[in-house]
Amino acid sequence: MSRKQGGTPDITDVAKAAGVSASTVSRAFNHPELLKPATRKKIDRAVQRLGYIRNRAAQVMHGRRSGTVGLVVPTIDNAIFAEVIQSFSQRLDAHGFTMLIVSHGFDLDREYAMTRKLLEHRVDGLVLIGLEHSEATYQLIARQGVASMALWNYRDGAELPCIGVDNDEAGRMAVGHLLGLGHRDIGLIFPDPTGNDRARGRMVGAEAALREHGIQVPENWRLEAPYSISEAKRGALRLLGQAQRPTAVLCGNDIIAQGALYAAKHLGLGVPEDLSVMGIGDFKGSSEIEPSLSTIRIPAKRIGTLAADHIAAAVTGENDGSVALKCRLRVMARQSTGPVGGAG
Amino acid sequence: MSRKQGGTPDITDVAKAAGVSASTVSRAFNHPELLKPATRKKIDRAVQRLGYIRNRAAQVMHGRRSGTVGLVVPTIDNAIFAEVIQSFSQRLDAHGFTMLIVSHGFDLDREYAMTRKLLEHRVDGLVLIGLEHSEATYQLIARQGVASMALWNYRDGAELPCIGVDNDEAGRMAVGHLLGLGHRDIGLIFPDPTGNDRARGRMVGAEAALREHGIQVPENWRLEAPYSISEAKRGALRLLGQAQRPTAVLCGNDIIAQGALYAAKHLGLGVPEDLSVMGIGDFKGSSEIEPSLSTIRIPAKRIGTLAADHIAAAVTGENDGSVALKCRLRVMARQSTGPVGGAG
DNA sequence: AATAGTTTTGCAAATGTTTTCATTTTTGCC
DNA sequence: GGCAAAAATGAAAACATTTGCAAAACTATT
Repeated sequence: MSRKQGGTPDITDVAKAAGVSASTVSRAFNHPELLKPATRKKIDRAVQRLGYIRNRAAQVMHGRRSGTVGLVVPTIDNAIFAEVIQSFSQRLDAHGFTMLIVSHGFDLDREYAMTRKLLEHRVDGLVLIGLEHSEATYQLIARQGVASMALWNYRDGAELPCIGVDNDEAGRMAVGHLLGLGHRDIGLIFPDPTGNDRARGRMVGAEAALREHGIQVPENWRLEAPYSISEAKRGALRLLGQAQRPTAVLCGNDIIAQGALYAAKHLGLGVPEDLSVMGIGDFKGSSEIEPSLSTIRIPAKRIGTLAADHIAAAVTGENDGSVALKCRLRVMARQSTGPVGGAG
Repeated sequence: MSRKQGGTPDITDVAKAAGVSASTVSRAFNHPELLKPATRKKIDRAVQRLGYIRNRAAQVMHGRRSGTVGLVVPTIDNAIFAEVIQSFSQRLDAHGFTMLIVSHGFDLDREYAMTRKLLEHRVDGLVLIGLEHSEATYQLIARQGVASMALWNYRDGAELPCIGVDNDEAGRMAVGHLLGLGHRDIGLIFPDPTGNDRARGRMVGAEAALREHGIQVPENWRLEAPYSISEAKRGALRLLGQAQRPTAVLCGNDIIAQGALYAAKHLGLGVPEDLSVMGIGDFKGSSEIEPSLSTIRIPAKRIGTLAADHIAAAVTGENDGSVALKCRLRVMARQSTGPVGGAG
């Protein structure tokens, strides 16, 4: 009760209570094997009695790690990143780190601000979604010298270590699946690609594949829709409500595809007889929805787990921080796509 | 280049570069109005040139706030908390705080460990989901004296300040809706209530309402399913596949209801003619799904926003930290429920 | 029982920032 | 141009912890 009364007890309070010095208490936490068992027990009891909780901030000041890894995502709001965030966080925790998460709503300037904020907190590692970031963000990371990496995207010669998939390939695979079923009249529903290299990559890949097969997508079969079931549904209702409609729609991700599926249902269109719907991502629930959604599987859980392993190792110096891992994509042919012209 | 070479520049490096003292640099950040404009500019330039980023840890050591608020959730994995997390985080950010998030997978012991971890990081505020926590967790919070609150649940005389809904009432309202449509044969699909007072409250409320109307739910119309579309669907397939099946099922939340909806579809049951499906929560997408899901609306966005406002004010001392706000629930009667015996 | 070696503990410095108080510089006014 | 008042800046202490080094307390050996 010397200087401190109400405040949280600190290490010297514990020391006093245990009748030892602060150094010894510190050692009890960091190098318990150096202490006499009796002393350790005394300290343990004092810690218990006072409800002492170590102060990470003070540890950080001594060049210790903060034990946090920052994750910068566009949004937490929907299924897109839920799985990867969860698996990343869980595995990170197993490595003894805590996740600091910030979202920027697909705005690269806000992303920069958020990243700065994380650095103020002296995160030990920094993980971003995708490889498209502002020049300022890239400089910030490089300069600060913090262990960092990109998630979700893979690209040859990427500016950051990355673990993810090739979105161009995803777009191509999706188109390939539809072409294989005989579709030639294909609609495209994608989000605004600004600041979203995942979406852009998929769209570029899809368009390239279509072009290579001599397929033109008329302007009124193209739709821009955000990653929102309701808005995608609304847009798809318009697209599919036209006199001339495609036999298949390819969607930027499964959220949009879900909206398209609902729109088709709402219009009384049979899926896949009257319309095939193709997603990209294979989010939670995509295999359970009726009809189950054909899509390109992105192994979110695996990506999250691998990324956590990698960044943890990079922080602790167990690896040099470089990585470029391309996860395999898979066509998940389910019920929402079928041969053109229906089953017959 | 004096002592530091590679490392991140600190405030004295900036001071040296700008030809002023460290105190002045500190003031440039915290009380810029005290500085001569010329000095401020010199410092700004030095900061820019060196890429200096303030060290929160050092500020925390000075009794400053950490600028972080910890959020402890059961899971980030699915739609349940996605909306509340996002709105909370966003509003928190507007107040200048960063969210530290941890998940525990509905395990109250892990919740304790996670909470401790957050306290080591000296979060300024602590927000938990629900009001059921281990004794140890409650003691920890009380003892540490950190601003804290519960989200999602409201209860009279709760142990923590809370902003949320009355789950008992939600269960009652859901039953009321089904009863109002003439249903008497009602199935129940709820998750394991252990460590999950949201689910328990809803179930208790629902059962009470049923009992009050003299309705018995046979054992084979009760099902326990986790918050997972796939598992709920699988379970519902069994429940609805029985020779004798209910005319309506009430689900613990919209995720489960979504699974039930898919199961009905899969079995060729018309919704709502052959079966009414009722959810609780009104998650994203519930109004777009076909048929759109009847449910009890929990205003997730509002709860998240209000909670962020409250905890920010509690931290900054603008309020005394106490609050007990019960958000209104609303029956969202949509297409998945209809009068018993179909439209006729 | 003394000594050499080993184990255990304490002291003090260092970490990066903020803030109080003191000092220096500037400004306004005669 | 000198003086008082005001404005701007600097020096030093404080925050909670860790760690290298030194001192103290044991152990084992003679």
